[in-house]
Amino acid sequence: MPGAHRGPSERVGSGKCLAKCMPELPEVETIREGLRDRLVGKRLINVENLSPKQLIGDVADAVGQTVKKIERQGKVLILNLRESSLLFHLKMTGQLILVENGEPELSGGHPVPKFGSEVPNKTTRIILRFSGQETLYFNDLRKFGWLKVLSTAEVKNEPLIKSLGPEPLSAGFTKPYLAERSAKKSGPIKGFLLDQTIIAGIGNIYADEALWYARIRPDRPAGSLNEAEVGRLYTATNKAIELGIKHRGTSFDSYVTIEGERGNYLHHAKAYHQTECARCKGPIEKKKIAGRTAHFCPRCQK
DNA sequence: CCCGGCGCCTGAGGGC
DNA sequence: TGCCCTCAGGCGCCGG
Repeated sequence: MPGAHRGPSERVGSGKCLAKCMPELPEVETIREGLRDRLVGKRLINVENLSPKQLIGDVADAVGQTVKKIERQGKVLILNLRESSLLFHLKMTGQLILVENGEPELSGGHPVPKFGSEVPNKTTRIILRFSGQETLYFNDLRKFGWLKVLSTAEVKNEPLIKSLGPEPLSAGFTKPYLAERSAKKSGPIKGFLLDQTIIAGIGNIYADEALWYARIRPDRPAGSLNEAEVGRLYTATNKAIELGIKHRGTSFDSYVTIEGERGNYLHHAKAYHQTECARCKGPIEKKKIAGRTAHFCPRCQK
């Protein structure tokens, strides 16, 4: 990526807005890899907070410490500093943009650029400056996301982290596990896939994709799946997440890599925000399930 | 315990 | 032109 990270994210927001999307496991993993290559070994110099409700804990504790490791638990990104940890949840519209030689100060009263043009912009909520002239901008239009500062020893007891189930592609995620957890559940299988305490890291996009690959209707009660269907869902879930990581996340509205580039997974999406089924060419149906819009093929998915 | 529904938050887009 | 309504959805919380 030589040179690619030099400028601000002029590519952000350049496309037509199709819909809102959320960073899920593949998107956060892509961000993790990008940050790891440039922030490990750098020291946190200062933090400028423009959105008090989104910063939880005392960030002053972490200032001065060096970045040791960058991890991910489900959709949560964790910067392990020497003693403290910074936990980021991007929720719906969060972005992390890393810029070399970013704006030195925002609080000087200079006008904040419009959304989407460059960083910082009017969605910039928290600015973290590191040694080596690296500046990390936490943008979040809807302010659902957060940055939580904990001592590293406390991370494993953080309620959300503690409650996470196994991730797709991990050793704990197996067919028997899926079968056991889904049995006796009366709620829709779509909601089951979105439950972070059952499987960590799946959001609306990859849930629709996994169910399309598995040829299972999203409104089927989770407990109604037979053994063959559970087996297909297991394989399909891993496949959807694996493809998402391979394509560096979803090309969609607010999600961008740390260089401000869009991922390209959506070019490969089979159900999510599609109009035609890639398998049978029939129309993709939209339906509200478990409080979210599900996209599926009523002909292929039973 | 389990499930559904709401609030948080902002901007885009449609109807009139 | 401009106002009002709906929609987008991860997660915490509340109620049945």
